[in-house]
Amino acid sequence: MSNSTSDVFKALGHPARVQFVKLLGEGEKCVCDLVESVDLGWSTVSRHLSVLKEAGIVTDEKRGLQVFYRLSLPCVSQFIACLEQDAERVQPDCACHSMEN
Amino acid sequence: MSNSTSDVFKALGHPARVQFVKLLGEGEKCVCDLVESVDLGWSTVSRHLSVLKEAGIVTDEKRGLQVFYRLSLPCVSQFIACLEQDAERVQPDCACHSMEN
DNA sequence: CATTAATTTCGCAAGAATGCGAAATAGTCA
DNA sequence: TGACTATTTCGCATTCTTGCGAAATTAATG
Repeated sequence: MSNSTSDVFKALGHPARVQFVKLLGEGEKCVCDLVESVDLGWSTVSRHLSVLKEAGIVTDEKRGLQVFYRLSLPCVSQFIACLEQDAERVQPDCACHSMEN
Repeated sequence: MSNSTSDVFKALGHPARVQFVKLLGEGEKCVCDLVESVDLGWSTVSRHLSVLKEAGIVTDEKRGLQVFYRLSLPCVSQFIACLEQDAERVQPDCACHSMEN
């Protein structure tokens, strides 16, 4: 489990991986759910998930035939929400602008 | 200025760029300050800065001979602080764990 | 135990990112 | 204007990332 700050960012630096983290923000999902949410093959999705796991962003648990993933770094969801609000148009009530000095 | 969420993460996915953002969290810096903080050549630093600018994380302003960079996405600093606290050992008083469901 | 289902690992080809030094730009100052 | 300083842009070689399909792995089930 590498854990430098930039490794966390690097792990999130791909649209599919951000998508997975967003879905996992709603709660645990099996790999099959995540595969469905994105236009990529199973092997590719699996590799993306291992990148997220390596970075300490998610954990996995096997139950029966399926593997379930869940978020292990909840502040990521908050930050993504903030970035998306920022992208839509800078809003002064977004928490992330309140510390503007 | 590309602006998808994963582009912001990708832009932060390099140790030097995280370092720059951390310094810029203290306030505006000229390129010379940033070059000093890292073991890379000027041309390389300049390219890293343009990646951050492209992603909308920093802005630059030329004054005289020097170019000054500053953070334009303040929530990044908060998030980095949270990741670093997390890395040192998970602390229940870190804001980013308070939303653990 | 053989089969099937869900997922991961492997090896490869194509494309992207990194770092460098040299050259180009742009401001300043004599 | 000519020299000088701060910074960016270019071209190149090297390394990393991505996506794929085939093969391997693991659990459940007949």
